[in-house]
This record gives sequence, structure tokens and C-alpha cells, in this order.
Amino acid sequence: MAVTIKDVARAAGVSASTVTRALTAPELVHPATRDRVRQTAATLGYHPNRAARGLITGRTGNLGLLVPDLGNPFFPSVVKGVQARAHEGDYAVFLADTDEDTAAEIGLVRRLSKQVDGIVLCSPRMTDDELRTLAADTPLVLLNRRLARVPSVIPDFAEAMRQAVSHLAALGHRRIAYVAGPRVSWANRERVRALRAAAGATGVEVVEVGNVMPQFEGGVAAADQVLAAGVTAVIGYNDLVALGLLNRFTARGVRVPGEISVLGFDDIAPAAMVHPSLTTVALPKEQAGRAGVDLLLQLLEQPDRPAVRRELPVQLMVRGSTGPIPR
Amino acid sequence: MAVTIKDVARAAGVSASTVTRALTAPELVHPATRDRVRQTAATLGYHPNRAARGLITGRTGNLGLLVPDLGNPFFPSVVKGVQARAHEGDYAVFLADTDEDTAAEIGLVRRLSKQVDGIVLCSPRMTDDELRTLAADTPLVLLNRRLARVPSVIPDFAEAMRQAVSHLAALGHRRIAYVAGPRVSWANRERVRALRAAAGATGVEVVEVGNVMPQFEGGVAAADQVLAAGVTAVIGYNDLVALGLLNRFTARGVRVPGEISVLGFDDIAPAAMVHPSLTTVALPKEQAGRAGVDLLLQLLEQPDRPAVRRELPVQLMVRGSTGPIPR
DNA sequence: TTGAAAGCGGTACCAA
DNA sequence: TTGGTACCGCTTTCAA
Repeated sequence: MAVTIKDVARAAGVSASTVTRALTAPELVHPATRDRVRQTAATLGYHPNRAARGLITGRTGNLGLLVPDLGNPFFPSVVKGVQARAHEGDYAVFLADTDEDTAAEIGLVRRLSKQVDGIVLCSPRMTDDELRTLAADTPLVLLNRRLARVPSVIPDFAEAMRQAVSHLAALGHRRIAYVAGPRVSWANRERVRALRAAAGATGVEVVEVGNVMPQFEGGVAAADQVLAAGVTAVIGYNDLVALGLLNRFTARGVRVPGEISVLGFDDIAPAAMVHPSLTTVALPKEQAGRAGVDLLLQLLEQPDRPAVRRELPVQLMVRGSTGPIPR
Repeated sequence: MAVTIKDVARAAGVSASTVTRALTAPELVHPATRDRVRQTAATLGYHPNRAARGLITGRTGNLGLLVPDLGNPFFPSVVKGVQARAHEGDYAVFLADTDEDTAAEIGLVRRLSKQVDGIVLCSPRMTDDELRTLAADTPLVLLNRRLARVPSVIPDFAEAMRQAVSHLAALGHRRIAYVAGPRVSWANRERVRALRAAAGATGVEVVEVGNVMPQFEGGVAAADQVLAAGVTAVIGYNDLVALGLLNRFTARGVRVPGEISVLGFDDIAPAAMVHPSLTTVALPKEQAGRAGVDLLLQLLEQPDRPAVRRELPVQLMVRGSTGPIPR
């Protein structure tokens, strides 16, 4: 059986209340008592039961984290950031993978909400209304999704697209394709919008292909349509899609970037592992995770503060998959 | 404020005890009462607070999961398996990434143990003694690690190496390199042992290079030593290392498999994304996660049953990175 | 078949 | 500065 506060109290010859104080409000107890209690607790290997504590304080010391698909390396990076920051604040993390399933998402939030102080929702697929309903019950922070009156962390999509399109335009491309991700993805809609703006500003023509799943296979499936569209460059919804395009082009003997340039988003690890390596716009991942926890902890401290929206910087990583237009 | 059992009791005109029974032991309450209570609970959106329940039942309904590095796609796959099986059993999962840090590993187990019913330890780096100490306090299941009297799930390493070496031998390779992973990795020691056995049986000579970190960069770093060793094939500790080798070979203009064959372990997603694609021995990942939870739940049911050890099958995936010896 | 009361491991408040 | 007591939300006797 685990050692409880009573065991410590008995061993130290004090009451349970004093043990609590010695551990959580040291200034309220006599130094000698405090030291004795702490010493005893350490010897016995006492660690307070957070669940029991949470019952009365209303704080569990746990955070929830939902991601759509751990199979996409983007999300493990976010998870790492969340974990790192959470542990610094002495929080533990409940993680759930929703498998891109909206219903599962809602159920998991409900399920988790009792056991955690707040939840970081990464790239949620549910509707704005559903989100708002949940946010009314549980402290929520959104990653890669914007919603009025809910704290959120988002990459600077507009800037990301500007960098991508400017790069291609500078290489001489005038007609490019965009392989779209899931229609329910807020990030996809944002990217489309930003792309149109950036393309308009640079006089580049855009052909949309898709929608596809935000996975390698989605890119593979879209590749032939892209080739048929008569473009000299293609931007994938994310790196996985771009890697799928790259793979299919190579398999068909289409030279990259000799005949077509390929560009992705995210900068996941495999982007640097392939040959040619993938030019991509690096989105903050660990950093976004950390920022999400920051906002959540703020929200827990001051529930009534107006919701903060944090926009994080992005950076184009020029690698081997983009080059001058074929001539 | 969340709805509690009292709210339901009041709304349904019964006592809290009856609500509990209606929900957890339906046969003990009158069908009419049961239905009314359940209906009320549903309307109010009542979900029992698992922490409070755990306080009295000793069961939290939570499982812990520790992995060394979510950045290696192998582990997210395992996580998916664990989650899937856990949710089927109505358990939630606490995940922690230890960043390959032994001290963090131990601390996290201690930290988690109060909040969960049991812990799945994936590829733990700590020593046998440390493991055994923890296992005495907390129900533990090991993945990719074997330890007497502790339930464990491991891939059939011996068979994996046999398949790998036989494949290379059949292609004519007689002198191959092995790029070793971390010295503290049990899996690495097992692979070395299995490799020696398999090599001895087939008359293949093995050169060991390393140890390196089990990452892409480790493979990149080892590649030149491998070339200098005068071998015609190389087996990486895992796919990330093999991908690093592949990348560096390609960058140096060394043709794969024309001049050297490359083989990995794990079958992570990026192995199929590169060109040439990576020949690898597929280890069970989701399946291992599921099996781990199975064993843990068994252990919770029958704590005194002798520890089960489950060995899972493996399969060589022949792809583009291995071929006949150069001539 | 149901309700009252006790208690799981803590913390917070009040009184001493 | 300390101890006693009530209570967080829930389950489990025990009696009715």
C-alpha cells in the first residue's frame, strides 16, 4: 500500500493538517516542525495523491491534450512541446489521439475534462459551435485553430504562404498547383485563403487539386492530377502530402526539381531525410505546444481575462525539391 | 460547475447510493428506478468523477505509458496501439516522453503511479534492478524489454535477424556491417546477439560500427565508417539509422543498392517514403501496444498470476534498398 | 429494493 | 503555530 499523509503524520508526531502545511505552505509552520515533517515524508517516500487533492482544491495537476493523428510526425513534435512545458509547471499530460474522428474528439474532451484542469486541443476537426459548447465547460486552448473568445496559438499562415509563393515566383514559376487537405480542416481553409492572397499579389496562377487526406498516400494519389494540370510547381497541404507527391514523381521518372518543383508545410523530420530533400515552410511545433500550455496556465490563473491569441513565426526552409522553372 | 451524483440523485428523487447502483450494478435496483436514474443522468450530462471513484475503489481507470522518444515514428505507432486498446477497455492514457533520459524515466513512473492503475513501459533504458524496484510498487508491463517475473511483450528478435541475414546472404553478401544503437538499449544488445548467431549460421562476416544514437543523424554519422569498412551491405540499428545511412550514401554518390545494400528494423512510415525505399524488418508496433495493455489488464485482474511473456511475429519487407552484391 | 452513514486521501477553516 | 473537523465526489457496508 502507498504511504499516505496519515502515515507521515503519525511518524512525525503531528497532525495531518500540519503535514499538509509543511509541504504546501512552509511559512505557516515552525521551521523545526517543518524540517522534521519534510524529512519524515522523504524517508517514507510520501507523495501526495493528486487525485485526492484535486477533489478538494479543484486542481488535479493534470492537463489534457488531443491530437488528430500521432502518425503525422507534426503532432509528436507538438506533444513534446506540451509535455516539456507541462512538466516544468509540475503538470502531467493526458494524451489522446482522435484518429481524425470528430465524434471521438468531443467524447474524449468530455471524458478527460473531469480528470484535468484544462485541455489543449490541437487542430480540432469539430465545428465552431461544438468547440464553443465545450469551451463553456472546460478551460480550453486551441492549437492551429482560431475561435473568438477562446485562447489560441496559430502559425502565421499568411506569412507562410507569402514566403512559399514568393520563393516559387522568384524561381520563375507562374502557374502552380495546390493539393488541398481535408475540407473540415481549418488550417486547410486558411492556407487556401492565404494562397489566393499571395498568388494574387505576385501574379501567380493557382490550380487546386484535391481534397486529399493529410497523409503520404494523399500526395501519391494527387500526383498524377498535378502532372496533368500542366504546372511547373506544386504546394502540398503539408509535408506528408508533399512527400507523397515527390515519391510518385520520382517513381514516374519525373525529375524534381528539374521538371517540377515541390513545396510542403510543417518541416517534419522526414522532409530532410528524402532525396531530393523537401523545401518546406517550417511551422513552430514544440514552440506551439509550449505556448499552448502557457496560455492554458494563464487561463487557469485568471479565468476572466480576455482570451489571448498568439501568432507564431514561420520560416521557409529552402532545400532540394524546388528550383528554377524548366526551360 | 460539473454535475455531480447529488444533482442526479435530487433530480431523480433518489439517494446518491441508488444512483451509483443504477449505473454500476444495475441488477441491484428496480428496473423502473434504474431507467429513471439513467435517463436523468443522461439528460443532465452526468459522468462520474473517476478520480473520486478511484479514491475509494482503488481503481482510477487510467493507464500510464512511457516512451523514450516520440520523435521516432516507431513510438507513436505503439502509442496508437496502446490508446486503441485502452479506450476499448474504457481506460484513459497518461503519456510521457522520457527523452532517452533514465533519471526522468524513474521519476515519471513514480509521479504517474499514483494516478494510474498500471504502467506500460516502452523500451525502458533503466537497469534491471531499477525496473524491479518499480515493479514491486506498481503494476508494470514492459515493451521491448525482457525481465524475469515482469510481464513483457517483445518482438521475435532472433527471427528478425535470421530473416535479415538470410536475405542478404541469398543476395550474395558475405561481409556486412551493423551500426549499433545505444549501449543501454536492451534491444540493441539483443540484436547484436541475434546477429552473431544468424551470421555464424550463414557464414557471413560482421563488422560492428557505433554505437550511435538511434536517430537519423546517427546513421548519417556512421555512413562513412561503413563505407571505409569495405562491406557490401549494412544493417542499421533501426530504420532511422538506416535512413541516415541511405541519405549519406546518396549524398556521396554511392549507389544503393548498386554499390551497397541497406537494411533497417521497425518499418516506420518514412521507410516507404524515400527513394530507393528501405528494406526493413517490420516489427509489430500497434500490435505490441495492444498486447501490452492486454497483459496489464490481466495483471490488474489477477495480480498473482505468473508473469506472461509474449513474443510477437516479425516480417521482412523487401524493398528497393537491398540487391545482389556488386560485381 | 432503498437510504443513511462511514470513509478513501487530502485540504481548508476555525478555534485553541 | 498547531489540531480538530468538515467536506470534495463517490462507493460500500449495514439496516431498514
